[in-house]
Amino acid sequence: MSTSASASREAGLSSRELVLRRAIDLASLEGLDRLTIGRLAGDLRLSKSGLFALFGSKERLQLAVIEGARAFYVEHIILPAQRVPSGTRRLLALIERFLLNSEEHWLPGGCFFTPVAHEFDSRPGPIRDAIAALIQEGNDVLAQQIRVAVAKGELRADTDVAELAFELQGLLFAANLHGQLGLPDAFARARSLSRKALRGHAADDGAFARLLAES
Amino acid sequence: MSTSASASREAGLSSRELVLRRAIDLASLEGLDRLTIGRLAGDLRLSKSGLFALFGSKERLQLAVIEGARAFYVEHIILPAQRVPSGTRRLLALIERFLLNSEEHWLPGGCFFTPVAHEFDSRPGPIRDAIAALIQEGNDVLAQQIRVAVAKGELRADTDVAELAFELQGLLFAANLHGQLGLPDAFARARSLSRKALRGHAADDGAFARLLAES
DNA sequence: CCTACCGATCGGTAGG
DNA sequence: CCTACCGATCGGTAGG
Repeated sequence: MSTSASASREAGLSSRELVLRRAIDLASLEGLDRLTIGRLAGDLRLSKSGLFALFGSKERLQLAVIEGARAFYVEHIILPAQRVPSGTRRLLALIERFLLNSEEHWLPGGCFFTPVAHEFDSRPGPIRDAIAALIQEGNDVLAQQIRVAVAKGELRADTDVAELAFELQGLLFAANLHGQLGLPDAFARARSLSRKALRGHAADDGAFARLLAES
Repeated sequence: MSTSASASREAGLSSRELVLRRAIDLASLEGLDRLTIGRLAGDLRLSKSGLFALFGSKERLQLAVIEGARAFYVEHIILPAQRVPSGTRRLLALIERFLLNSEEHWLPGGCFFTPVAHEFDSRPGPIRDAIAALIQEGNDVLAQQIRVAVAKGELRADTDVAELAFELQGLLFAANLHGQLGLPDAFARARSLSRKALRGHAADDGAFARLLAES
């Protein structure tokens, strides 16, 4: 199988999409700084200046990579979870897909956003802003389903939605980091703890146990 | 006040200590990659080659910075917490100091280890190994006090020590990241959730509430 | 999309 | 500790 630019273009990908795909892989492994135009060009056997012209600047390439990674998360995590009934079950589906994405390296470096968030968290500018918005968006996705679970009577009405979302996201962060560093039981612990955290807010423990059992 | 190398050396710091201090500050803000010998030399008004000779290689500088940051954590977080009775109270003191370190930027970039862990988690070598050992060490420090709290009868005997330590570290990670990105209530949520997590394992809820009230 | 090039900066070395 | 330098690589430009 050829992996040349022209062969892949024949498969229906524009040059820009093709480059972006490789750039997302590289950035997930080594971060947005070490993603350089020269390395990317070498990988794809394009000239540096040709690749440069596709994006206009390094920063625009980085922003395109962030947007591309967001699209990957929507496609592989958010949308599949929409097929599960909203509320607790969808929450569990979202968490499970986030964890599988890290555990199975759906992108070669594992979770995309946590590392790049840290990479740019002290550097003001459009990249930091874009990443902060996406971390917030990830939190909002969890919070929304917590809210639904409360409305459906699965979780208690006095549940602190924002706090529980923060707690769940913290478990995902810890699983990412421990897993990526090869520390033991990272994903199993995040699975166990996220279920316990939700069950701690269950409106009816018996009904909730049945909900957990089917997920 | 002069901040020149010679003036600070007169205050009792060796060149190496002086350079290391500045290197830790820089690395906490921008990571171990962007810590370059040239920038560090420019900041300290030393020649690049002079600074290079102090450490022998970029990687040895990076490893020295990691060891220096570890010493900072021991001095400012671990040792002060030793003055608090062991078990739950010391656990709370450790968590509070970890959070204050991030919230108040005791190092200019906030928490040192989480960002550099992500920076190197896909790059095998001595730096990744050193950082993984320190993340594990941080986890062990929490686990040890959980174990003591169980032994003292503050926490239930069936407490899963490793799992609870993982949960608490996840809250610290989430507080670091949210706080650094300017998202709201990061540290307040980590404080609230870490207390709730511990209380969920309390052997005697009334006695535990009094323990929390005094911390 | 390309070749050829720019100034800046990188880690590191020679020689003192 | 220094000056002076090395080859490699960076983001970006000129000109086509």
